[in-house]
Amino acid sequence: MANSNNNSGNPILESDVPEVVIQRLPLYVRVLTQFSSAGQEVISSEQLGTRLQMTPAQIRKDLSYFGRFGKQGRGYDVVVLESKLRSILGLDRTWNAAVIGMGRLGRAVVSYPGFAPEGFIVTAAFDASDDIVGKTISGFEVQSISQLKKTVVELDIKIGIVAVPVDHAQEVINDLVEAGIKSILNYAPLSPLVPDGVILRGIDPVLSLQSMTYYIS
Amino acid sequence: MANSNNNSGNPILESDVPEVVIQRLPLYVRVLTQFSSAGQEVISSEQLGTRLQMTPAQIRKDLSYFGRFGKQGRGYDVVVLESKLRSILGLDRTWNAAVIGMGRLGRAVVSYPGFAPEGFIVTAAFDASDDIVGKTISGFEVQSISQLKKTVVELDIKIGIVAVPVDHAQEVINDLVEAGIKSILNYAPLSPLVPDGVILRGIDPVLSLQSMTYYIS
DNA sequence: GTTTGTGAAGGATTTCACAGCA
DNA sequence: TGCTGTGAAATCCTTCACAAAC
Repeated sequence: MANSNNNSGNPILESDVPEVVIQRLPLYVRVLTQFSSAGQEVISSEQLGTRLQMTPAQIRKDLSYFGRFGKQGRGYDVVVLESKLRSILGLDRTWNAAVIGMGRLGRAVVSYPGFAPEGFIVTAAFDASDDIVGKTISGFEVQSISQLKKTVVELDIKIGIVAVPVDHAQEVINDLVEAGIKSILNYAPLSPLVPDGVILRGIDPVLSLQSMTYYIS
Repeated sequence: MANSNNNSGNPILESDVPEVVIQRLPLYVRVLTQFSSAGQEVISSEQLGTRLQMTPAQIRKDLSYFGRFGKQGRGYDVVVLESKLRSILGLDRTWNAAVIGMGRLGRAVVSYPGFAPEGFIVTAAFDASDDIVGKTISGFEVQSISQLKKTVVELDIKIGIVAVPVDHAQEVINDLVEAGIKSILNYAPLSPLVPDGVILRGIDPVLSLQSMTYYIS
């Protein structure tokens, strides 16, 4: 079973494209954007490989799962390839997200300026505590978790971002699943159980550090 | 980026233990801690597998790279196994870390309460801006990046945490490498180039989201 | 009876190497 | 000539299945 860098094992879903390949696609998009804004029009798998410290063959093979985007003897058109990859990943539209947990971390997440430019729009904020529900934080009126299902439907929310303390995280994730959410980004330091068909990614700096120390001890 | 999370690709290092295995070890440590504080004394690979949604065989194989920690017919002693794994990972000591970049993100990182209990001690804070250097933030007197090498040696800093804007990140990472740092946790949204022998992990929630949307589009 | 540890088998992913095209 | 796209080979990782241990 697959495990992202950080953590978060997660279930196999549809399609015959390996999960690892899907996870590399956003990297390609990112460097293509860089090259594009540096004015470069064409790029080879060799150049991409150098930039990402991976083999050109792997890049070509990855891309070949989705089509034939290059021209022999020349390489890939930077703008075209970026646009194709964005479309494959579903990044040619915006996605609404709800943040659950309005403590220190949740506040940082709702005010993080990196999501919106990439098309991820935080649309609602939730918390369990009566002290916070109803207050306005970073422009969001904080809602009770009991409102989750209703709001998810009304605002067409597709992504749940979990920023609650670890001892409530599994419960909140259950609520998200119950509300019909299929994609969850989890900041709490645990490996939650999710049913098949729900995609879970974890953000856990401690886990990353804990595997690095193996190599330096 | 492999990560990590979602992400963070990174170079092959010493040892014959697969990198993926090393990355799972912290997960085992984490659930063992949970079971231990729930009072459970013995655990089977079956139970661990259920908890982490992976096969018992994989857990046994992973552990077998490092020794024979279980007892047939019984399972693993929770406390003993946790302690062995911590020792293997180098988690039976503390590690000093420097945070570079004292903007919004860097401030959140230095005041994040999740590092110290796991033995990761933020010991110094750096920034490039003259407006901030010399000021005290969260108890740290912010130092100039020109002080990096000196401070890394003086305070025995082994880990660099990069929280600078993306357009300075590669430069700062070069400085860290130059200062002798071998482990870098990168919060900036790019895939930096690092020489062999330097371990890099990336924390990038956007990258995680961008690979999730593939499955929901 | 239960569960580990592990060779061997099976599957998945990466790399090779080259035909084919611009 | 230069570089892609891709079967085939090589490598890496996971799962199987069972002997050994408790």
